[in-house]
Amino acid sequence: MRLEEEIKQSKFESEQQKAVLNIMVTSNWITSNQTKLLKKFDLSPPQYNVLRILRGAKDKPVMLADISSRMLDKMSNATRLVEKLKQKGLVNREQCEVNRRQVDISITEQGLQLLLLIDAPMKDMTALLSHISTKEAQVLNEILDKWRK
Amino acid sequence: MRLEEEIKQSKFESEQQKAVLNIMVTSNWITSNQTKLLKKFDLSPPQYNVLRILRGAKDKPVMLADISSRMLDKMSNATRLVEKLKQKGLVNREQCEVNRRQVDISITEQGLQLLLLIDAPMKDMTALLSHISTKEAQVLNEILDKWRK
DNA sequence: GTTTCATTTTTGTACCTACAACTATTACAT
DNA sequence: ATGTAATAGTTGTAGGTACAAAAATGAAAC
Repeated sequence: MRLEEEIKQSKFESEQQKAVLNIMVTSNWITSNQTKLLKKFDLSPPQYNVLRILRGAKDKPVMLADISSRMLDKMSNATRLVEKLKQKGLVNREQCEVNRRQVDISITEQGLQLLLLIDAPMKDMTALLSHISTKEAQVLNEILDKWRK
Repeated sequence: MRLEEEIKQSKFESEQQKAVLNIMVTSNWITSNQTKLLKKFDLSPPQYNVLRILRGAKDKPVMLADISSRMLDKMSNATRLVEKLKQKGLVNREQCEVNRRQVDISITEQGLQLLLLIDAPMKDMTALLSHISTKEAQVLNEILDKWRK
């Protein structure tokens, strides 16, 4: 849907200002689709994000600060997110013995199994959402990287 | 910053998948900058959004459902947002006499004054954030509109 | 060894969001 | 006029987010 219809605003001060709104509308749109899919597995998008980070670490335990820094939303509260995941049996958390300030998090077998279930539908959805060509996606990525300086 | 550094992930399955993440990271980045600016005026981004919608309506009172449909995030809870703004004296709300199901919202003089204070710094920030040319912004907008089909 | 500072995590508060259930009002069919 | 459906808004619950203050631990200086 065109941006003008989406937020019922007909004129913008500049193409740049319009692009700012367009980015935010598109991001919300992607998130809401992902949220719907993940809800079937009783996960929120940040919870799913944490699980994927842990899977990516391949057995190496990861401390909370690392999780935060890899998340899309840097400022989110890793402590409470991980607590939710632990209650579902999807992650382990234990104090690091060499540095007892750290808390080491790792994904459980059950967590890995859940991710496996989600992989295919999530891939399908991303493909479905990306009605743009590889070339267009490249252009988009270049402009966005430049944008954030 | 390049996306790879931003979320410390080195490879992506496709340019499209990378674009999905890029959109979300860029959106979070814009929002966090706006949040910082608005905080000086004791407003949250959705609250600011509501005030601008009301100013755009030019005296015509707006019902809650209209506010929701014009917001970036459609599903947000207009009732409670408007309540916060009312407590600050920035909006009026009264039951519509012809259709008592409706609640008509309008911006107060105090609300208009506050928006005037914010206009200049917000415009400056948007300009500062948009390190991209008008042409690039146009390309971005075209791809994003196409993306959301 | 004690003080001081930095690191890592936890906790409290206030706000926002999604969704579903609920109330009140209006419109419509008969 | 009555029952039914549609519209508009409110409220409860469970999650997420931002920020600041605090606690625990470790490192460094002296």
